[in-house]
Amino acid sequence: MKLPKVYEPGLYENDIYALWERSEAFKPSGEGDPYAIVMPPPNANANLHIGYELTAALQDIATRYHRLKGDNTLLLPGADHAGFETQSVFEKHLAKEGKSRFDFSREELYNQIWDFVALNRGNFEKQMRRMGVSCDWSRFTFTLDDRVVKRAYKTFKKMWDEDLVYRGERLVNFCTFHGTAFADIEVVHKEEPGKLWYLKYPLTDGSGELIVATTRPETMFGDTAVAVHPDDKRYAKFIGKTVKLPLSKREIPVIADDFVDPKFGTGAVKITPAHDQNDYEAGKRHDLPKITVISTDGTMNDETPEEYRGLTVDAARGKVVTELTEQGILEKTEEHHHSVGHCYKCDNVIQPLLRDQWFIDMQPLAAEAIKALQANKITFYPETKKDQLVSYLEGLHDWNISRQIAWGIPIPAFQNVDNPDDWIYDERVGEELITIGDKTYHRDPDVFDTWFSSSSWPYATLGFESDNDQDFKDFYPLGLMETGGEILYPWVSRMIMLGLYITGDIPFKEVYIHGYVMAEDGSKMSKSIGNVVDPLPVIEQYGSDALRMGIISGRSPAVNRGYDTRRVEDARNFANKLWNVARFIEDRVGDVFAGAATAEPETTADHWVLSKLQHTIRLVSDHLEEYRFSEAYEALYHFVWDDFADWYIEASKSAPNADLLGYCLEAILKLAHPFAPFVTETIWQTINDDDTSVLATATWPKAADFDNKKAAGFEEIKAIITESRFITGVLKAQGSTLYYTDVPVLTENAALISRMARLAAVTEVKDGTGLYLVDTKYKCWLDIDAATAREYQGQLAEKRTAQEALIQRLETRLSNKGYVDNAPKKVVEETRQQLVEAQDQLESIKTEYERFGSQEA
RNA sequence: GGGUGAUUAGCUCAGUUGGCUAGAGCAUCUCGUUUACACCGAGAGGGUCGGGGGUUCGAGUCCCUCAUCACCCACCA
Repeated sequence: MKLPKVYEPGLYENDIYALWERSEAFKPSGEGDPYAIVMPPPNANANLHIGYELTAALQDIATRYHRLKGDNTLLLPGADHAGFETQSVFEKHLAKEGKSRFDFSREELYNQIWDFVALNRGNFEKQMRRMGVSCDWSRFTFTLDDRVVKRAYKTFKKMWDEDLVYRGERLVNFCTFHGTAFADIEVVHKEEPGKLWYLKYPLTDGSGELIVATTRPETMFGDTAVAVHPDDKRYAKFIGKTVKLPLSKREIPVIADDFVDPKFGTGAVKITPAHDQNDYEAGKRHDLPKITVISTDGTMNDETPEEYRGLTVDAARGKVVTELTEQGILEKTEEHHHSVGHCYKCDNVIQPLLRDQWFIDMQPLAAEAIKALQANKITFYPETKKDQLVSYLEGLHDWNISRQIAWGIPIPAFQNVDNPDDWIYDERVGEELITIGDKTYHRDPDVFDTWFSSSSWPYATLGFESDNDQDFKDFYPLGLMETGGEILYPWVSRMIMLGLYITGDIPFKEVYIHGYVMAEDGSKMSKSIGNVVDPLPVIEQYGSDALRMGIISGRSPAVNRGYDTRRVEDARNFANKLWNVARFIEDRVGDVFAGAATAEPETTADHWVLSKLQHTIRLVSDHLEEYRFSEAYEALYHFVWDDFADWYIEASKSAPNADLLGYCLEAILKLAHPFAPFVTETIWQTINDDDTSVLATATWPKAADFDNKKAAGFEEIKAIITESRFITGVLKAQGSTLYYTDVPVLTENAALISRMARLAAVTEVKDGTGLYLVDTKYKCWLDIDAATAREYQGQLAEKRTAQEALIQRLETRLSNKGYVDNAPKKVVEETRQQLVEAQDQLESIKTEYERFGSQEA
């Protein structure tokens, strides 16, 4: 097959992916150890962004490497219903049509979103194919698939039976725009300028007043106490008395609680148990009533005076301040920076509101997870993430899993219509009312937090406790969980906790946390700024392999870095290099040879290239075993480009070893396949007439035998060529002749040296004349006349100075008794050896320098 | 308020447990169309490793301190 000069990925990529699917290359088939990755499922409803390319690339490189190694390898794909995310997208869609979620029942909304997702779905599957992800599509799992839902119910039931899940009225983080509660971890805290208002609360008995400081005066309608520190002498006499709450007629007690910081504000704080977490806790301790004054839509409710009802929180605040000012109750106002919780989606201020919700008692789960982590049962890349996770788990609060949205898995719980405290577990969530005996129960209208069901992802996808649990037996615990740092807490931690709780084993053995792909200038990518990079046009322009290699190159785990077009270009060039290496070799060897080529080194260069290949195989393997993707890529890149293309191919033009060229090409294609799956497979198909042979399921290369001494001999030849190139370059003396004394290896490689150094001839002599080479241990001269060579003296002088400095350093080191006595013997020996070599070389340089010096005289 | 990470060439970053003259890619400069590739080849220049102190025979690497930046966590009214 005649290959075109330039690799054009667009001509081959789709066919290659189809070939892989046709040949079922991505089904687990290895006989080695199991190695499975379950992909963090992308949102079924969204297009994949450039960050997903990084995830996909890292997982796919690991997967393809293990598959080639012969492991029983599985990359399992999926998609996320992304409950709240998707519903808010759908609500925007409704808003465009002038509708809102309130126009529909929960069932109607659910069905509409289902259709909406079905319509927009499928895009990401195409995109993942374009990215070359080698996942087994037959195992594709959607987070609303029956087995996932069933799994969530089983987990909930187990927790229900074991009293890990409870229903209770708690202060929850509520978004009044979206009308749902969130878990603590979903709230975004922002440091903001605000105000601290000082309000006078008069004592009921007229004995004076207390001044309280608050950032939220509008909640004063819900105040049920004023608290001071028990040791605060200023207020000791007030404790036990009552104050009259301004703007309402209620009297509230003054209590003592040591959570109060006497140094903050006035040291007296109003207590609003229904709208502040601290106050809620204090209220519990002192058995205070909880008065809710803000409703779920974010307006003041009927507990407030008539003129406030229906006002938004902000408006109410303004009105309260105005009124208090008029009544002389506002003592003063201060600027005050504080942290305020926001909805991560709409940025509205989160209101702490009292709600009945389902909570999971996290203590026992976290304790087990901490134990497993501290026993190092899971390896983290980078390892600092482990400690971060442990300290997160140590401070974990109970988890609110109720969400007031339609798009999700309904909670299988029903409430007795006659007895609000009577809740039962039942999976008949399709029905709103059920009857058991003479009791009627009403379904909980809420759905699970998406993270609750996806915490079971590692074993739910493998069919744990289902009719077909072979995958679970084969692949659990998973090999690797590869994901971004933003879901270390909300997802990775919970998978570990629930994995241990449900299966008794860790869900995965390794966790790799990648950094984010930032915009080219290093800032965050965001749709509103418009600096988002779409992966597909990049793939169109440069090829899928180029984007893959470009995006992983130079990246370390958990380090954010900007997207860099130059790296992608460079990777595109590398793909083209592979292509042209193949073109050259196919030209020499013929089309069909895969598997037939054997490694029988003949020339010095042959031995050398095999030594380099062996080294590279080991390097790439070692790096990939430890997930050093960028380093592995770099090792491959340098071998292919610098060693193989620039030296070996050039050398082979003088003495081609067709078999060995073919052998090396095969090895290179295999080594490069995880990084550049498309171009390597495309080439592979051109060197195989057997169309059942697929590179994706080939075997990782093994090193061939070679002679170390001969391999080292080629390093001398390289040195001679490099120095000759340098000298002839500086002196513009191309076409010189190289003389050398009796050295067989130079005789063998004379043609090669002549060609690569662009010399007229390489001739053996008894005694040479001209410019003596100093970088090789062999005796070689370039036949450059004295006058021209004198120009080279400057270069020699620099070289001599550098060499003398080096020798100075080495001698100082060796004359240091501390060094010789303390450093490892091996290191000292190396230094001695180095000194000897440096001195020899200095002698050569000196002799050469002085020779031209004397000729000059 | 706590915690973590970062600071190395013009740019983006490597540098594994302290040990050869600190590396890579891109960018820059010079030369070159030699029959795989100009998405190419040959060569060159460029860093007192953020500042200061310490440990050590030896520090980019370990310790202390200062500075700057980034991120995460946290219920200061």
